[in-house]
Amino acid sequence: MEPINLKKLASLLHLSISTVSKALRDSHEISADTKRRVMELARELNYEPNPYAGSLRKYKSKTIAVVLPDIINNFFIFAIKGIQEAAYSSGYHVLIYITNENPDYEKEVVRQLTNGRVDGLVISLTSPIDDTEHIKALREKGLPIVFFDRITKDFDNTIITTNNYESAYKGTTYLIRQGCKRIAHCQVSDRISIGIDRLNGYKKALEDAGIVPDHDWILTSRKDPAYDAQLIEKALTRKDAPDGLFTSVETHALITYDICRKHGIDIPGKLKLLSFSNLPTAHLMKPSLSTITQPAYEMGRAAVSQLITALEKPARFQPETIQMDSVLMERESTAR
Amino acid sequence: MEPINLKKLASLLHLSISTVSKALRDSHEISADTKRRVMELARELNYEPNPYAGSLRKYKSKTIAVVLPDIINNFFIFAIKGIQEAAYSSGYHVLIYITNENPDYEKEVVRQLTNGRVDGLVISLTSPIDDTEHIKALREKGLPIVFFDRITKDFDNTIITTNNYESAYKGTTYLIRQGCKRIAHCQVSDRISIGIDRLNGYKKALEDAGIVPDHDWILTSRKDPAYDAQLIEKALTRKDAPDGLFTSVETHALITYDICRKHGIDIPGKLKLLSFSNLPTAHLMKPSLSTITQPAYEMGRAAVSQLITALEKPARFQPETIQMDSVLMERESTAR
DNA sequence: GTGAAAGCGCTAACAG
DNA sequence: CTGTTAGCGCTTTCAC
Repeated sequence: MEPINLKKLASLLHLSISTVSKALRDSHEISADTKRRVMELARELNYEPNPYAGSLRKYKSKTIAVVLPDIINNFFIFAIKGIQEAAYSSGYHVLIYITNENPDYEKEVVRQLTNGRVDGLVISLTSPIDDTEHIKALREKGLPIVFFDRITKDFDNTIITTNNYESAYKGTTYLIRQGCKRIAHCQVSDRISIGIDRLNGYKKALEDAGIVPDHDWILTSRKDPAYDAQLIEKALTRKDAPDGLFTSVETHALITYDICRKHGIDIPGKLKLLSFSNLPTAHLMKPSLSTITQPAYEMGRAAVSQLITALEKPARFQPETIQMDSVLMERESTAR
Repeated sequence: MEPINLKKLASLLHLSISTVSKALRDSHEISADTKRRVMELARELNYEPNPYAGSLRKYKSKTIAVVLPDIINNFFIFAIKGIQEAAYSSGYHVLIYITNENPDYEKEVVRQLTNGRVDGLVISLTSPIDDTEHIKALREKGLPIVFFDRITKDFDNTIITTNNYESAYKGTTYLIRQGCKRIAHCQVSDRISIGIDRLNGYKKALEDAGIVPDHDWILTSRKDPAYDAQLIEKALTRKDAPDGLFTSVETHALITYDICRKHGIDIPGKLKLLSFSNLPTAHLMKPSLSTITQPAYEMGRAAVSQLITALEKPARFQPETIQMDSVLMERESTAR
C-alpha cells in the first residue's frame, strides 16, 4: 500500500538517496557490494521508479502520442499494432487518441500535448492541409512529429506515406482495362493529402485513357456514414450510373456492397468495385473485394523508428519522406 | 521553444507563482481582476500545465492504461473505441498496451504500472486465471482495476463481461437445431475465463441434447496462427469430421473459411460454422457468417465509466460484476 | 487578496 | 565511494 521509493530503499539500507539512485543505474561510482545490496532489495520490494519524477527532472517522459482519425478501419488498426510494438520494444509508452474525424477534437488533443506529456508525436491528420496552426504550435515547442499517411508538407518533418498518386493511377487504369467506361471515385476529403493525391491519380488515368470525367463521378465524403451512404446510393442508382467505383477507404466499399444488394446491382457485372483497404476478409467476401493495400504495419513501425531516432539521436537525424508502395490485389469485384 | 510555466506567467504578470496557480484554478481567494489578467495571458501564451509536476504532487496522473491481448480482433477494436471515448470525455488519457497473447509481456507491462504512471487499469487478461500474481501486486498498491471480458474472480474488483456460458449454450443448441450431429468447439484457451465458460456452455448444450461429445471435438488454440490452422484443418479433414464448428474468436472462423475452400468443404452444406465475432463484414462474406456478437463498444464505455467512478468517488464505489448480453445473428453459414 | 516556503520522487553537480 | 544539496513545475499550507 505504501509506495516504495528511493527514500524508503535508502532508509532500509542505511544509505543516502543519491547512492541508491546511482546504484540502481549501475553507476561506476558505486561499489559492487553496495550495488548488489541495493539491487536485491529493490527487486525484493518490487521497486519501480516513479516515471513522473524523472520526467520532471529530465524533460523526457518516454511516452509518445499517436493521434489517428479513426479506429474502425483496418489500415489504422495494423498501424497501431506496428506503432505499439516498435515503441514498446524501445521502452516507450503509447498514448492513443482517436479524433473520430473531428478536426476540433484533433486541435484540442494536440494543444494538450504542448507541455511535456509526450516526447514526440505520430499523427495522421484529421484537419485539412491548410489548417495546421495547432501543429505549428507544437512544432515551435520543438516536439518531434512524424506525419503518417494523412500528412502535410508545411513542416520540415518526417513523413511516412504511400504512393497514393501512383496507386490511384494504377487502380483506375486497371478498372479501365477491365472494361469500365464510367468510373466514379469516392474520396475521403478534398482537403486532406491522400484525398488530393488519389483524386489526381484517378483523373490523370482517365485523361491518359482519353476519358473525360463527368463532374458527377467524383463523390466527396463528409465522413458522416449516413450522408456518405446516401451520396453513394444516389450515384449508383441514377441514370447513367457508373460502371466502376473506386473508393478511398474500406468503409465506403462496404457501404457499396450494402447498396448494391439493396438495389440488385451486380458486382462485378453491373459495377466493378475497387477500394483502398486492409480488410483481412477481402478475399472471403461475396464477391471478393479487389483492393489496394497499404503496408500499414510496416508504416507504423517505420513511423516510430524515425521518431525514436529523432528523439535519441537528434544530431544524426535528418527529417525525410519515406514512401512505401501499396499493392493492387485483383479479385472478383473487378472481374471482367 | 522556451516552455511556458507558472514561473514565466508569474514573472510576466508581476505576481507570485502561487497566486497564478490559484487564479488558474479559479480559487475564491483571488480577486476577479487578477483572475482575468492571469487567464488572459495564459490563453494568449497557450499555457498548458505540465502534467507530471501535478502528478508528482497529487498522486494523480489522469491517465489510465488499457492492456489487451490482441488488436487484430474486432471485439477489442470496438472496445478500444468505447474506452478511448469514455476516458477522453472525462479528461483522462489512455495508454495502450497489446500483449500479443504473451503472458510474460503482460506481466512486464503490469509491473511497470506499479509506480504512479496510471491512476487505474482496464485489462483483458492474457494470463491464465491461475496465474495472476502480477495483478495481485498491483492490487496491493491500491490501484483500481477493471477486468474486461477475459477476467479473473480472484480479486474484489469490477468485472465487465458477457453471458459467455449462456451464449455458448444457445449457440450450440442452435447448431443442433440446424441439424448438426457432431459439433466441434474451438476454444481460445482452456485456462482463461471465456474459454472455460464457453466450453462449459457448449458441453451442457450437448448433454441436454443427449449428445455425448467426442474428445476430438474440442480444439484448443495455442494462440499461434500456424498451429491453430493445422489443428482445425486436421479436425475438418479426418474421417468422421464434424458437421458443425463453433469457434470462440473470429480469427478461427476466418481460418476455417480458408481451410474449407482449400478442401472443398461446403459451408453450410458439409459444415455449419458459428463464431463469436464482431466482424463488420460478417454479413458480406461468402457465405455470410453467423455470429455471436458481444456489445464491445458498450463494454468499453462501461469499463471506463466504472473505473472513473472508482477513482473519483471511491467512497460511493462498490465493485460489481456487470454482465451484458451477446446476440446470436443467424446467417448463411449455419443455414439448413 | 497575495506571497513565501515546503515538498512530491528523482537526478546531478559538487563535497568530502 | 558515499552523502549533501538544489531544483524540475506544481499545489498547498501558512503568513502577512
